[in-house]
Amino acid sequence: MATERYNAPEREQHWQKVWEEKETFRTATDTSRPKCYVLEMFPYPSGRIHMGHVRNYTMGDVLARFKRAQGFNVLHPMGWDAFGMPAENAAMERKTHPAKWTYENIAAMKGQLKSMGLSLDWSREVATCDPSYYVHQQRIFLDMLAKDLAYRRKAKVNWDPVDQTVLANEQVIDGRGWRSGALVEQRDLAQWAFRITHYTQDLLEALGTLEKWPEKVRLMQENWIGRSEGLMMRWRLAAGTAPAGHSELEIFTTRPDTLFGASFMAIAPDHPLAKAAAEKNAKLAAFCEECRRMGTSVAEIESAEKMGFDTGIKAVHPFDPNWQVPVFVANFILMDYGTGAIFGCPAHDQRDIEFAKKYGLPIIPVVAPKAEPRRGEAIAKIHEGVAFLDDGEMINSKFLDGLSPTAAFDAVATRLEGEKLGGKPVAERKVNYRLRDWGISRQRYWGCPIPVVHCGDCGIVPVPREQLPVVLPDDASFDLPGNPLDRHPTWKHVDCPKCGKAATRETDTMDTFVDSSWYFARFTAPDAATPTDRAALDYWMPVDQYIGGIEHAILHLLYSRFFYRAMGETGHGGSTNLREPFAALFTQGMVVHETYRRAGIEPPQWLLPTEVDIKGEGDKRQATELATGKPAVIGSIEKMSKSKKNLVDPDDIIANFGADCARWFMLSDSPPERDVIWTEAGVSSAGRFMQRVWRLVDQTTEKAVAKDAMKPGKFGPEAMALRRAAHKALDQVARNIEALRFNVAVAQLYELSNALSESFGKSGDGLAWAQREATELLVQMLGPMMPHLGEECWTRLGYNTLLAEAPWPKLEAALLVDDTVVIAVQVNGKRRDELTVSRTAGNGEVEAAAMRLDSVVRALEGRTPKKVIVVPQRIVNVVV
RNA sequence: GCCCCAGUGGCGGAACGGUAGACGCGUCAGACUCAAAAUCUGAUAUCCGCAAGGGUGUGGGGGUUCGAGUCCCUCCUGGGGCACCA
Repeated sequence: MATERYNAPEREQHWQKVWEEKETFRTATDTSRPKCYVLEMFPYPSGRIHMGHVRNYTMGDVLARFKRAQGFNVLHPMGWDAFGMPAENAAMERKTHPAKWTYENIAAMKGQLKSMGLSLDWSREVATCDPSYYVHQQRIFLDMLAKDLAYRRKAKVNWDPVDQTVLANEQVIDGRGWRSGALVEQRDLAQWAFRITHYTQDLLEALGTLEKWPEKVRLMQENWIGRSEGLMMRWRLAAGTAPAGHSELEIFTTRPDTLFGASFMAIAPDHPLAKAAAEKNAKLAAFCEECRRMGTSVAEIESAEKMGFDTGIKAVHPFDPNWQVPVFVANFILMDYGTGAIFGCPAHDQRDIEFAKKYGLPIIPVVAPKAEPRRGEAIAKIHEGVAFLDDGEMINSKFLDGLSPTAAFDAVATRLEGEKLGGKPVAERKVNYRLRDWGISRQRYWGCPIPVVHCGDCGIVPVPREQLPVVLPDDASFDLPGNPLDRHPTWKHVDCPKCGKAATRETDTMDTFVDSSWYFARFTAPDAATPTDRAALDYWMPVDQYIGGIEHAILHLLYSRFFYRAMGETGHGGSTNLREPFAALFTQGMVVHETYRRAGIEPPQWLLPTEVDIKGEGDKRQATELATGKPAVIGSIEKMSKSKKNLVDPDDIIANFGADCARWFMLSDSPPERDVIWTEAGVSSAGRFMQRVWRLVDQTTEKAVAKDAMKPGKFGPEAMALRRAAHKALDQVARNIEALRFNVAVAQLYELSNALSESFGKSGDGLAWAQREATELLVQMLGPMMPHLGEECWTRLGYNTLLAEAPWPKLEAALLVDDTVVIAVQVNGKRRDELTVSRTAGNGEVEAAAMRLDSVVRALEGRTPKKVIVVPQRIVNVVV
């Protein structure tokens, strides 16, 4: 019988319809069964899915289908992270309403996701921009406000003075607004924040319990929280040098041991002392103003050239009243960290040493290695401008000399704790954290409204619960920059819920990270009248496997960890004291692709891969913009992103090769945690494999035994070899799916396919039965990865059930053990030969056999072995 | 600038501290074909050699070990994050 080619696009639609009609993937809360909650980070509805989504959702789907086959009640939901800037930008650019744009995008992307054949329970779909979702977020917000977990404070924003609007960091390019080109300023604005610092210590300590999180993510979060032990220390300001009302300067330091190496003080440009000094010093004021133009991002501030301005103020050294150090305003000191002021010890801090060199400040080594010549070398290096950061012994430090830095730290702390300045101790020990509270105010339209009212008499008044949700007005205008809510003619004008007088609504909306900080909890009971349903949380939480991009390693994941704690504290958690929402985390690598842009235009105008034509190979590749025929620039390979437009539309592949093909390619080559470069070759290889499986199934129906044939009593060597290969694959595939090592699982399936192909050219006792067994196992193992092909093969193999509902096959563990093993034979660690021995052979027996080998005798060159190391079933190493 | 990660054939990558290069791609040779596609078979790290065999090899340098791609130190290169992109 000649096989027709498997028509993937056509059959995939068929099977998707079958799953939908039978509601195969609908999940109910069923406490009688073990649960498994598999979640992938939900997408931003940009309009089209890209290969990154395909990769992410395929991984989750494989796991969901595998766990379902293993008997778990699997929750695998999907939704939309639907608020955010792009919708508002689209509104400005294309005169379409953000809601319309977003919902159209959702419809389009939902269609695309459905065409991927994901085993999702679509009945649980949520969109964060839907009032039915954000009403609950507003409820949680009010509960957090009542518990003082939400509060208002001043915080800095990027201010575009021309457009009169707040800019996101990504909208600031080289210090200028992306539309207006105006120099951006820092501005202080009253803004809402969540008190994430309330949980600092807990968020830090609980990282230790997250055993199924990647070590690197835990490390990144640990560093982000940034616990440091140090000294809060007050320095007296020399009389007559400081502005009126400023008699001391409070600093935080982690290196009080280096106090005798202090050569300057540095304060942030917006430190109160700097502001006071700037009032009477125009040049200083100008310098501070310049610093404010650096934008608000730490990356910009810290990578800018180190600059300072001597205020003329002097600080008095706590151990020597005659020793005064100058106070500088410096552009690299952040007001948000510690007290916004430091003392600089150039010899033992690289940043300080560069600063000192630039401004001709003294550099005094106070820590050095104990012994020469290393001590001399270290001191010489310091004078060359390389700070000494290692441990050692105190020098040039009076009563600290000879102590270790740790002991010196204690000595300084103890002494200064006992001394007084203005009636209070000069210093106290303090644990400081880098983590700051989470500013959630956004001066934008397309976000969840913050449900409070500002009343002239009553102050901040929460919107009464029965009036929720506070809904975004439909008739906002997007033709101008700035916040459409703020300039809306009527929306913000309301009566105070408390006193009834005219008042105004809060026009800030919430950071979209808030939306994504609890959607996983909402999925467990998406129709509940309250934000969460306790019983559903108790059963489903925590998420058993969370999968998403490494770019979310810090913010989204930390915010979610915080939010789940806050939900517990405000009565929206489960009945257990579960604080961590994600039991296991997997961070997939990104899908990367080249970037293309128009030649000779700044700022860059990016082009989609489909907008360019590429000719040539290797170094001679050249791109042309299709629409204009002009040459385009081929840029670096970067993560696929909307902003760089280096996206590939998976629709083409799904339409031409099938979703299974795209899925298989995404799983095959690259390890899932590593970046994968999208290529066409990989796709065609996957397509070939699909056809190959199809032919193997066909051969099985022709040559192997029929379904449910009696198992033979005797298997010849050919049949045994195939059975071994099949069960070894079954063992390995299960292990590797469980560990999310899909590329290795895929390789096992290739190997099994090779073994099966070869077997069709052979004959032997029981082989026809083994072939059927191997084919069925192959199809069942493929099922989670290529589900449509799996169903089609399953039917062809004679089953009238759904593979998606079939249990995972049982392993015959006895088939995993071979009678003989091949072990390597080394002489002095160098492989010389190999040896096939019985699996149960004793060490002495193996050693003797190894010594008899020609290759070993030759390599020994007559020398007598000193020692022979035998690792059973592994290796023999002869040492001479 | 700070924090984190990665580096293995022509390419993507395998490899409990124990035979480096599984598996896939590509390439070459062959079979089938009027021809092509598809499919099948074989070869394929590199250097010396007709071969047998041997040397060298996991970004560079050093170390621990009987044995290092794997552990330690150090350097180089590439990537991610840095609090208003999501």
